[in-house]
Amino acid sequence: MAVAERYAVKESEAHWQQVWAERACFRATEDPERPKYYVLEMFPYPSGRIHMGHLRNYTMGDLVARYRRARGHMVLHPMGWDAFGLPAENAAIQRGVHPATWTRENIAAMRDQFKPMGLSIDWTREIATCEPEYYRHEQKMFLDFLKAGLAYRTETWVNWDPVEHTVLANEQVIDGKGWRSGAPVERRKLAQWSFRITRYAEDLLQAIQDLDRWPDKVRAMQTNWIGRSEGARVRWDLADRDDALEVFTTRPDTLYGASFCAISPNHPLAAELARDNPDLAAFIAECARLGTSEEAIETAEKRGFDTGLRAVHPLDPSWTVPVHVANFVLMEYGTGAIFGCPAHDQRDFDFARKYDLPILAVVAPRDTDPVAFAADLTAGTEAFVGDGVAINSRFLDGLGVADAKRAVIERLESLGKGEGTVQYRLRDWGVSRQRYWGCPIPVIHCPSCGIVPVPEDQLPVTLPEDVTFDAPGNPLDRHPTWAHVDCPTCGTAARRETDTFDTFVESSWYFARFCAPHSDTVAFDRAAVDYWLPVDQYIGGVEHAVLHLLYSRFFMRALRDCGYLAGAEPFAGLFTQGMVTHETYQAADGSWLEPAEVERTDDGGARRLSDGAPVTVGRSEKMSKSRRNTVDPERILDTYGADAARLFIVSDNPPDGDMEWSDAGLEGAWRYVNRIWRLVAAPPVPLPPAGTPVPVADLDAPTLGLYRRAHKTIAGVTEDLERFRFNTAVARIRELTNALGDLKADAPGAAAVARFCVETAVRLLNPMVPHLTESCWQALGGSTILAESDWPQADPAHLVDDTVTLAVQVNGKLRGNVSLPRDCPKAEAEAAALAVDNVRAHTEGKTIRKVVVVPNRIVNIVVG
RNA sequence: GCGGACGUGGCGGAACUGGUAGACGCAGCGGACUUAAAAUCCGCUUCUCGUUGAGAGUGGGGGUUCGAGUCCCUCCGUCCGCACCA
Repeated sequence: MAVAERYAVKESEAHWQQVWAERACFRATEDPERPKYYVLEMFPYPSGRIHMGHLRNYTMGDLVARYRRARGHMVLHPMGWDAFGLPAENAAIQRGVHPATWTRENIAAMRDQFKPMGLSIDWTREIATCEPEYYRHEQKMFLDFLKAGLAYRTETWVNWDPVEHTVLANEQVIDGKGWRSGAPVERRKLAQWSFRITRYAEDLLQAIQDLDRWPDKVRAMQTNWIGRSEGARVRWDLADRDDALEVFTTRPDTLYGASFCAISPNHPLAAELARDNPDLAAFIAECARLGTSEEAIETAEKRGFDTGLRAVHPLDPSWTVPVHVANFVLMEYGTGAIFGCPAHDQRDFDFARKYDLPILAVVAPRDTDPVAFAADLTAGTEAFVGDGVAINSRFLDGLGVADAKRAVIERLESLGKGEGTVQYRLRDWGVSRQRYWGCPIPVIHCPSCGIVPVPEDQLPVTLPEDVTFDAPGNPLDRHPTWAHVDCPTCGTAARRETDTFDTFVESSWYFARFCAPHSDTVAFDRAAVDYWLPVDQYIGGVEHAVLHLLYSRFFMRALRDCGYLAGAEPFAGLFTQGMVTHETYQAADGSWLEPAEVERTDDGGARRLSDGAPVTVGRSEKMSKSRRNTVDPERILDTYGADAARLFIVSDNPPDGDMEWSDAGLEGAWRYVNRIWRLVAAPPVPLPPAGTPVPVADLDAPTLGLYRRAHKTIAGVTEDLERFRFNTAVARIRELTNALGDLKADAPGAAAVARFCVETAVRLLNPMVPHLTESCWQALGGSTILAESDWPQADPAHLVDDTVTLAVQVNGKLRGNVSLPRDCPKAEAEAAALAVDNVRAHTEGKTIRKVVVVPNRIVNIVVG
């Protein structure tokens, strides 16, 4: 092969990356006259190594960014580092390296690994959340939240990891155990800083409806997480006591079916009663031991302890029910107390069976005999939770469930015994972490003034560098001087808050900071933020569907209400990409082998490269260190170059699904990269100079067909990219280049058409394989570079053909084809269809009952 | 249990609002080029029977329709999220 025909990947990719950098092609600038487009991938944690998930994530984002730039948008596509967090402290403990050093070195290493991908990122906007220039603004926000009542300190039950010596977020507790330590998590009551996310519960919920460019799946998950339920709070006076029990219910219509009340083992009343009742205290202790792991809940039976107290029915003072402490009542939801209506709630039913409590049906399905229904239900094992009409319910009898709810609430309100209310599952966000490597919470605890915010002119509160990790717990707590300060208000000796923020706080506003990352006086330059926000396309893993995305939505609202910015929704469009998976390999002794250690054999098996020992091929799973089925992106980029990797990533399967990484697939992409280059360097037809017009009128039918195919490809690819269908976009371009093989070189205008097709393919492929296509474009004699060029335009006149092929069916079965002028009259199509030989064979001797003609598509002849 | 997504060749996957199922790629088979190999190019590749052709076919069953992968009912199965949420 001639030298000119071989594509020099390394030289090409390095060259174009340098050209783009020199020309500052990807520097984001604001131009109010032009449409903007903000593309953002979820920023990475600087672990020090990029992985395949990064490669996939940033390839997709880059594709979108390059496409939008070509479409004439002012594009913002920045990169930063989610740089606080536990791994840095673990590295400090294990290897004695300071978290700051470890993090900064990792950032440098990962930046070096990202650069060869050829991403169209504005690197001048790079931020790292661990730097004081970044987190100082977060501290100011916190002070403003404090003033606005959006941040507060309270004693809450937390998940405490006894090994890590810190609080864990709910998502860090897996099956009741710490996600890193594996130690059973303890429930502890601690004074914690919390953000009042519940203030926006209704707004966060309602606004989900307008997030029409978010996946339905994520919208559903957020909706469920917020967990709105309408119902009533009902007060049950306690007999022989001065106080009352407040319960929450979604079924106030079943109040006349109540047979007990139950309170959580963590309910204050339970604690009070337990003081004089050792048996109850023992019961409560046992409930706590049972824990909250999934299988514990699954298998635990309903258990209760009768307190001996009686609660007075709110609608009938002569009616009392027993009050139990029950293991299935959660303190965290509602009021921590319920009334039990066994007939219409399965849990209450099970409980009533066990403790022999009455089961009285108060709702019956319409059109059933209430007496018989009630008898069946009482005798059976299942509660009735469906819709119906009230029975055995005095003034409610005959009302439907919805009407009965309204009527009861009205009665309760008039009696002062309760009121209609809305309950949310969502809880406030506890943000305190007993950790060093996080943003310091800027408050001071003063023995005489209490909690005193750090004055704004003293921000930022920076982390001390001289810390030790030789003992468990928070190094800030042990630091000899850092925490000891004078109270800003009264001047007496006081102590800094030593907790730091949950790292989800930094990621809740970084997207806004990217709009003007270097403004040091304010967190957000209003003009820049108003121009760029919201993010038009956010891309990341679905694992953040609830927490990060919900926290960010909360933060935008809180920042808006504190006067920082105007919008409420951070991400107008969201795309959740799937995981990267790979086959797993196990040696005979069960140990896992890396893909690089294994070779596939022709019979479909595999063997170890080192000694030829047989290897068991397991199913494809998410790449993980434990199964050793990871592939190192750095090596891929080094061997095949960025373009082949990028092409494989976007062409293999739909981007929202899991992608199976395979060497064969990558090599297929690599072959295509080289094929495209050959198309330019050694075209099937000598190409005329750039700008040679296509002599459309002179083209014969096949050549015109190819020319039109190129226009259709432009239209199709454009549509596919708009809809995130990268795989079909690539397939269309491959079809075009395949079709080029059928071009007759000596046909009139063939060379000009060939040039048009090659140019089109190159331009359409640019967002996927930017380096290769720049080289191609240059070789084709392009006067610009593609990174600064416009997206091709399809000519609508060439999107339709003059001649169309119609399928001909007889009784719905395909029997032939006919070629006809586009939009020809139905009668003509019918006649042509009936004339097809094979059609005649199937209609001969039969009566034609009906002929269906769908113009330009199909003719169906119905015979009988 | 609740909510969501989904089920198409050996594999990943195409198929616009019902209109020629299997685009494109991977793997496989055959051929060309080559002393040979690699690379490249061309052809075949859902299954069954076969010469043209025919029959079957989108998880199973049923329905609507001239026509169903697509719509409806029902059953089976897979994946994801939440879960004693009152």
